[in-house]
Amino acid sequence: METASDPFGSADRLPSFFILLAITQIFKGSSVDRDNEGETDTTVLAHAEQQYRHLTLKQQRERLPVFKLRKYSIWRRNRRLHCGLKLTSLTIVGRELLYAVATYQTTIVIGQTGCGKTTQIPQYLEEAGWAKNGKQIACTQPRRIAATSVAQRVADEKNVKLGAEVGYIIRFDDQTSPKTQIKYMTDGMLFRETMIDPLLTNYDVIMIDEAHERSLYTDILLGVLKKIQKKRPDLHVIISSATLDAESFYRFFNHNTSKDTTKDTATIISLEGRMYPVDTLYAEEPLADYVEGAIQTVFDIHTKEPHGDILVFLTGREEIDKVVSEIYDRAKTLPRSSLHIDPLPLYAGLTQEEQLRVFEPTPNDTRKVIVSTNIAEASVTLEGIVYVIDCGFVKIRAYNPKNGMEALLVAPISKASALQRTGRAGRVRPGKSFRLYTEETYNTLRDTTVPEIQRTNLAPVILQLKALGIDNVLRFDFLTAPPAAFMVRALELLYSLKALDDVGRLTIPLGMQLAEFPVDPMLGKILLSSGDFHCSQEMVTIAAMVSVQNIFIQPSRKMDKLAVMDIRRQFWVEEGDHLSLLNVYNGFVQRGGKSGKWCHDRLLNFKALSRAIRIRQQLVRYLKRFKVPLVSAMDGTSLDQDKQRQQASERIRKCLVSGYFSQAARAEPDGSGRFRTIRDGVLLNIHPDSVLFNRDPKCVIYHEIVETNKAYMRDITTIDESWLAELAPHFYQYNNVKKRPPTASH
DNA sequence: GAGCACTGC
Repeated sequence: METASDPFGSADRLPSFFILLAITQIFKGSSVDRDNEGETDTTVLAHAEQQYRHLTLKQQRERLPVFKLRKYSIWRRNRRLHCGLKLTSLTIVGRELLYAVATYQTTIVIGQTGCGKTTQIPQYLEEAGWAKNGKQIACTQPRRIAATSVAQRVADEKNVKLGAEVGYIIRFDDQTSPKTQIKYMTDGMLFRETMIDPLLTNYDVIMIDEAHERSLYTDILLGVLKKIQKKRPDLHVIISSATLDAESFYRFFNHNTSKDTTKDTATIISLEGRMYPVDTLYAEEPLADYVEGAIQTVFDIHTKEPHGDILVFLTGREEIDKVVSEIYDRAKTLPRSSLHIDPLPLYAGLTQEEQLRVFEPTPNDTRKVIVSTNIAEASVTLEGIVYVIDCGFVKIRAYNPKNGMEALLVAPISKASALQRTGRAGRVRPGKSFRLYTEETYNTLRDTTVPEIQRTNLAPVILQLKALGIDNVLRFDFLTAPPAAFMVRALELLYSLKALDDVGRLTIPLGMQLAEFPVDPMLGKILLSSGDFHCSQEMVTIAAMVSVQNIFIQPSRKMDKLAVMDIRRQFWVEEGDHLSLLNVYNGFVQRGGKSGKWCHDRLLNFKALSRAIRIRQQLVRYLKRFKVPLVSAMDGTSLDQDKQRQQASERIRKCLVSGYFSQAARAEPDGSGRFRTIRDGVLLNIHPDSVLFNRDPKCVIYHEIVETNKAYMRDITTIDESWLAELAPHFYQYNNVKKRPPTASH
């Protein structure tokens, strides 16, 4: 709890986040702490909120907690932070942000969502004289939407045109110019820049925002930046983080090994968050069924609590659809006089129109209930939420290096996640958070979520690090190193793709080209050999299509299943999903005229297909640069139509085998419809969404695995098993003899 | 007879 007085305390500073246990029907608790009872008067608060909205941008800016930091040169902190981590020894005394950035190579800024660090810190730096003489201030974000929207906001605040002094750059959208001083960008984009300019000489300050999320590219950038700092003492790094992770960032970036803290190269600064208090309530006993628990809690709140929208966190589409329709049905039994209830689903697989519904204002007599996946935890910010219901679970990707499979598993959330979810109730006024698990269970949760780098296929990362000249990836300075087994598996795969040589060095040009290519190495390999297979036009389309998610729209429950199948079937090809995707794309571009209506009628996602077009264009540019001839499998033969199609199909499928050879599976002889991977003998099933579901192919290659109840192959194509020996003899024929992975270093 | 959380180049 925050108890220390600070020099910035003022009337508009809101009480910090605190936890209250209270009693309701299924929830137990005891009141532990509460400052500021009067704040709960909702009418007063609504009024205050109204006033805040009418402030000018400048006034709003000056009210942000981070602004006050600027006016005081002395800032002393020596207290427990609200998450219980004691930072006394690390807390700097008497330094302000600008001084810290100028003095230390790395400054770690702790600040809650809404404290203004993302929008304000780059502006202060620029105003203080950074980003002069053609240098820039970079600020990275894990998501594109954040990079673009924050840049727009800052341009507005500075009253400049977006793309002039303030800009952003994300894939396919560069809004910067030679004038740009403050540049917001995705973390992946900055990492890409290190391949062109390894010392990132364009920048004098780099701020890694939302570092606590530990996205894959944020983690890699941290290691790379630490390396760059050794060669560029003039480069200043700011890491913005939540409280829990601050100490690990500090240890990572502080190169001072002596006890003399004046020699520290890193420091921590913490900022106040602008957050209303949220009462947290736990389930009294473990729930047998959190889906049912969520529904009941929604109606408990609806009948007993004052007005305010509800946000429910569940793990996936199936649960969400169920809860939404149950709420809808049961709402009919509410008395006529009561508040209406409007349940809305929210997950990434929805079309944009469906997603936008959650932002529509509700009438005064209606309570909105948004039932969401984790997308609402950090990616989407919802206004007006007063109640949060948290099931305590999340679907998370896990990588199994034994068989190279990425699985999607339902796992308990971390304490940091629980806090973040709870915080979603305190953005507009004091709220309540209902945790559908006991306090004892909460205490067993891990502090933070496992970083992405420790649960992902590392092949692309290793390739890119090697392209940066970091040959010895096993000894790369990771903030948290991925397990060695993940590294070994990735090195093995890269070796089999011939991206690495016998001693683990990047091959030229193949390995280097694969590192540059913005696709998975296996797919990159396919594209680079597609000229030889005489099908590069088709393959670049297929690559673009498998790179885009949610091409197919899930029909609503009301739609007739047979009708859905009829719509889907018009694109189907018996050879499998890759060729079917090619059909969808060609249909969209040629017959569909790239229109939204055409997509809608065929249950296709217009936005996804439009993105596929852009990705295809980008991949074509790479192929031209790599001197891969752009040819169509249908070109230049005088065969009749049928034979020509047959030949094209074979060319494309063989080309797929040239990269996906390690992901081949053979049908079990028992007629069960199950498969075993040829290399590891892992049992697999055909995904029900696949064209090949119930078609009994003998041998297939697949793009990826999703493991839910069973392990399913997705994006599957039939092949002739003899092609494996023909196209990947090094992997299959000699596999048992020559099974050594390359050494990691030279 | 059964189903993908989220994000990035």
